[in-house]
Amino acid sequence: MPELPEVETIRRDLQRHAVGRRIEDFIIRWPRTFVGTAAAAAKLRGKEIERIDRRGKYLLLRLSGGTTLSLHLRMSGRLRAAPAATAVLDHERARVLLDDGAAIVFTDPRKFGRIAPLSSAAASRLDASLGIEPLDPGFSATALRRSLAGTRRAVKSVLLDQARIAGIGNIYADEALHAAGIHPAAPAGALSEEEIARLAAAIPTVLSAAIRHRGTTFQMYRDGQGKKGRYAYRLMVYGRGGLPCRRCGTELSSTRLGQRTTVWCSSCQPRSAARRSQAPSRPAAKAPRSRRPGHSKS
DNA sequence: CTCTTAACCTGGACGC
DNA sequence: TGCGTCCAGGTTAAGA
Repeated sequence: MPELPEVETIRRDLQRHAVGRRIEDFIIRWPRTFVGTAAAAAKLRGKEIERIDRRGKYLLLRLSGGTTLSLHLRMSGRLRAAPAATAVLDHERARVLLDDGAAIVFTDPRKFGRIAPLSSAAASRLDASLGIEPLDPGFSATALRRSLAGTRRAVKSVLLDQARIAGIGNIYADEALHAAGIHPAAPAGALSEEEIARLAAAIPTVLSAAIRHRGTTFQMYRDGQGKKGRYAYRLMVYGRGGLPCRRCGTELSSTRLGQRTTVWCSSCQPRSAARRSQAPSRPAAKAPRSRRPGHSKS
């Protein structure tokens, strides 16, 4: 459920409570949540949380001694700060006790979320497996073009591909494409320079606005304080299939694209109008599939 | 390479 | 109220 803006909101919330604190104990309530042995979990004790980073949808606790504790919330995970004495919460899967009497509690009804201790080498591999960060200074139309190049897959599916661009999920993929006026099924590698430029502008704009509103709460998501995000009120398309477009009034279309519900405005996001000027350039019988830099899988 | 399906899981919404 | 069905913000493995 949580995408980049939600994870970033949680990161900022936890940062205040946890950075500089030492881990007194790490309690696992649901074994599969923790990727590693009990001994590996025990080794977390005594380590200091030096920094909390985010990479895509991963939260990365940088611990003293070079270990990184990675947390991924998947669909229903929540992280929140609470007094260590707080009774076990519903669906609680893990809890980190800090040396100041506070705790970070991980709850996750669907049990998809994962917490894993990573060596610095493993952390590097994780980093390398993810695509560009849409809110980093290095993000640009040029960088986005590189990320979308070399594939005819639907642009929305490519936006969801964490190895190409990190942090975007189903909500913000639809929102960004609407903001950019691009049809979700448009082949990613065939977007015009103008479309790329619009998308490169729309993505950070949408994500930043969502962060300002502390994320989108549809059902499950809560921030690091246990509160709902307010961006749901500002969504233009996600969850609004059949309702009028907030920009032009046209009834929003909804379909399944790559197994994901996809909502768009047929008027603001025309299927092909914006691509007419591109040279037809037939599918190149056997174009050498040169791998784009930055997508290395490991 | 790309697409599809199934898994992993539970809870909420909705129809009857 | 209760039951069945479908859906969900994510990711990965396997098969066509």
